[in-house]
Amino acid sequence: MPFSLDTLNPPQRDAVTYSGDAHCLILAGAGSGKTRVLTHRIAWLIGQGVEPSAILAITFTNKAAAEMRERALALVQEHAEGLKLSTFHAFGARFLRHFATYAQLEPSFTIYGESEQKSLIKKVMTEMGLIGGESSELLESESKKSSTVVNEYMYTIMGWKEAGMSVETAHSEAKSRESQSIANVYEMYEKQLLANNAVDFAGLLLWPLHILKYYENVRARIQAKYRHILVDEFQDTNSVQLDLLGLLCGPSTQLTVVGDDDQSIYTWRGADPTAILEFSKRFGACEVFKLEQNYRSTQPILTCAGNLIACNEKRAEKRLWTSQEGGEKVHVVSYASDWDEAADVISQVIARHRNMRIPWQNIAVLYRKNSQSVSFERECSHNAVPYQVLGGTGFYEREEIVDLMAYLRVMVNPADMVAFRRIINKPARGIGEKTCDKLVELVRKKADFGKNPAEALLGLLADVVEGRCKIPRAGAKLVTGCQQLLALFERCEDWRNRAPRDTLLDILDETHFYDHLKKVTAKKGQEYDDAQERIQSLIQELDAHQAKSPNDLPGFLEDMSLIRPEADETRHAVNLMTIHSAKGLEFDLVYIVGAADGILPLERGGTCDIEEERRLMYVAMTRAKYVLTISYPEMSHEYGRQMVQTPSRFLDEMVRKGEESAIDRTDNGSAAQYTSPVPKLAWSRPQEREKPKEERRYFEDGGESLLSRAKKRSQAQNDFEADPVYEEASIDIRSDRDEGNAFVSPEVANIAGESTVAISKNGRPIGVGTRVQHKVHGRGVVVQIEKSGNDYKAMVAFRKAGIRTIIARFLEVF
DNA sequence: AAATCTCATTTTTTT
DNA sequence: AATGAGATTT
Repeated sequence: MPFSLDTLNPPQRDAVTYSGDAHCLILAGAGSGKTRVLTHRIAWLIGQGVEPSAILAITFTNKAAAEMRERALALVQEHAEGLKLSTFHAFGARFLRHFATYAQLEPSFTIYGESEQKSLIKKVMTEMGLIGGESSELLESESKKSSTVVNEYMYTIMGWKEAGMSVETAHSEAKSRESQSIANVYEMYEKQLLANNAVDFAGLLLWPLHILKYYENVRARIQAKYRHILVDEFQDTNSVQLDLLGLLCGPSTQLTVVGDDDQSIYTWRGADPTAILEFSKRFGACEVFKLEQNYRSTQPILTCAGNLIACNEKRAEKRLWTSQEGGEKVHVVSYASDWDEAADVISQVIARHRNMRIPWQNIAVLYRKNSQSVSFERECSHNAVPYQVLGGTGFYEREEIVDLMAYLRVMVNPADMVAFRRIINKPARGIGEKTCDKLVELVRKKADFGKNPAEALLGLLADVVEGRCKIPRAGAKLVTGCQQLLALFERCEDWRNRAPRDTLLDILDETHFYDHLKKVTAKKGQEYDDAQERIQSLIQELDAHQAKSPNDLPGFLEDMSLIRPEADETRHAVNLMTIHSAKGLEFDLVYIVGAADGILPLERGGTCDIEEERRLMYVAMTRAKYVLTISYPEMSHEYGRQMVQTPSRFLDEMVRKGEESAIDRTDNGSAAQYTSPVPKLAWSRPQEREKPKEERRYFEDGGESLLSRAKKRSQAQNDFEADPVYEEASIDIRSDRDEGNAFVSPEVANIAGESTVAISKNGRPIGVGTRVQHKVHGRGVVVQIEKSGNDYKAMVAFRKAGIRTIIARFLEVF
């Protein structure tokens, strides 16, 4: 056996080596080593002679899949050929590419995300006369905005699909006039999806389910293929996924599922926290293994988290324990406002990073909703703290990126009229809504006539160019526009055999995209350079994919729709994310912010699933290894309005009555006198860090202290193993400690407070530690700033060019 | 069809 | 506060 079972505790070992005929159900508390158990079980199975290709492991996120692959690979070395590891959705996509014809799809189908779904549903509703026209009863009677109605319809339909409801069932169960109308839209929407050769997220699960259900040959093949299916985060599997799992399992397939009902945070997506407890009802006999020893968090953190989750009624009773003793108390801090909260949390982050040498990437700020991130982002950038925001609206929702992706999608899937509508008039080709409808209608006609989608599209464009079709008010502009598109498609015809980046470059060139971009950004008052840079990043993404899988544009598009940018722990940056996206991760330091009633637990429209919110809080708390800080503002800004907040009820629940020993409260609220920006911490001052006793007590971590690990890490950084930019930044920040100041260097403090600020080319403040970009020298970090006449001179350490002095307004902040 | 202006809304969480 | 959809004008 190439790996050892000695590193496992007895229950873990039992679960890993279970060899009976029943299924294997592992109830694994937070931090109890479930990933370790899963990877070891995979390795163990392979060691027992199971073919890797007969193993399918399903995780909740792509990142978890990647991590699992890496760790399993380390255990089994080269014996992993053919091992399948993916999310439900990625599995569905791959399955569907393979069996596309069973769903009347081409293997080149497009995956629609939320925005594409929305525009398709909107289109359908317009065509059905539900919105847009004068006779739209919906709007008249209810006096609603059409966008609101579209949203309502969309969310209902998605909800139905997520619950596995077919069009037929939707029709038969529709009672009210409205749900009948929605069912009609649902039916049309499904037809349109097929016509576009597209599948939405729900479809990635529903189609495979359908195929497995009705085609026995496929089912037999698949069931024979997978002898072992392992499912991670089982508590978050929804009913469609359970059905799918049921069909993937043949009579001789063994299931291994791992989960924790206390960490179920996706009931809003159809998951049922009790499903894991009723596993055997559905899948038959199972052997149950319980992992209750926590290896992650200190005692106070576990105590508080345990007290909190014990308030839930619907749960299997269990208690996590740890052999670790001691540990810093859980901090509970109040602030006068959310802005104060952000400022102080970030200054604490800086202090901890400096004094405890905690690497940035081991620190996380967790919040309930994405909109809470802004104040923390601002504080980070003002204080030169490297950070990354996970989730939220990001890169792939930027207009120019979506547009370019739409071009690529039309190449791959010419039937995708949602993408076609997006690109047809970008850049402006004199084609408006009406003309566009007409064009799409004509393409469809050709397609119905038996032409393949590519022929239909190109044929139509040719018809327009040669005046062979009648389009009302067709002007010369339209003809030139279609000519241009035609030329582009011909030029890119060979996309299958080329690097996707070259296809993209052709698109950029042929459409004069940068000219268009210049106009658009100028109109909207956005930075043209930023947009340009984002396109460069897209090209980099294409190159990265090319290295993994050459000339695979469809694969790239699939990855882009399925994979969200996830936490990159190799980046030396503080992590800002929602609690949901923190699932499965761990950090040395965790700050849970905005712990006010109404935000966490979140309440909307007077409703609130308190047990789910409590589980969410539990998940957040158990992410922390060493220090957990929970804070709330007494007032917060929402939609520009100020809202008075009250502390979260969870703060009381996590402390047993008469027992306050696990927490440490600090009041920085409006009533409190402002004393010190940082609550008294044992090691907040450098001198005090010299007490070895205290240090050891808090840093003990399986023989290797956090401190020594941190030292090693910063050693590694000095060797330029990682991004040198961050390294330079942190060296610099450390150096100003000698100036006797607490946490913020004078220059940076100046930026935060005063109006005399060095301003970059893109209008952002520059301080010591700011990461900047220069046209000639590339990226670097500001190490010093001084005034020179009306300008500021910045000394910048560039990655390649070394230290140079540059006038601040020629630098860009990135 | 394109440009400009006004006003209303906003997601809670993710594949 | 910021963004986007609708109405209005050119």
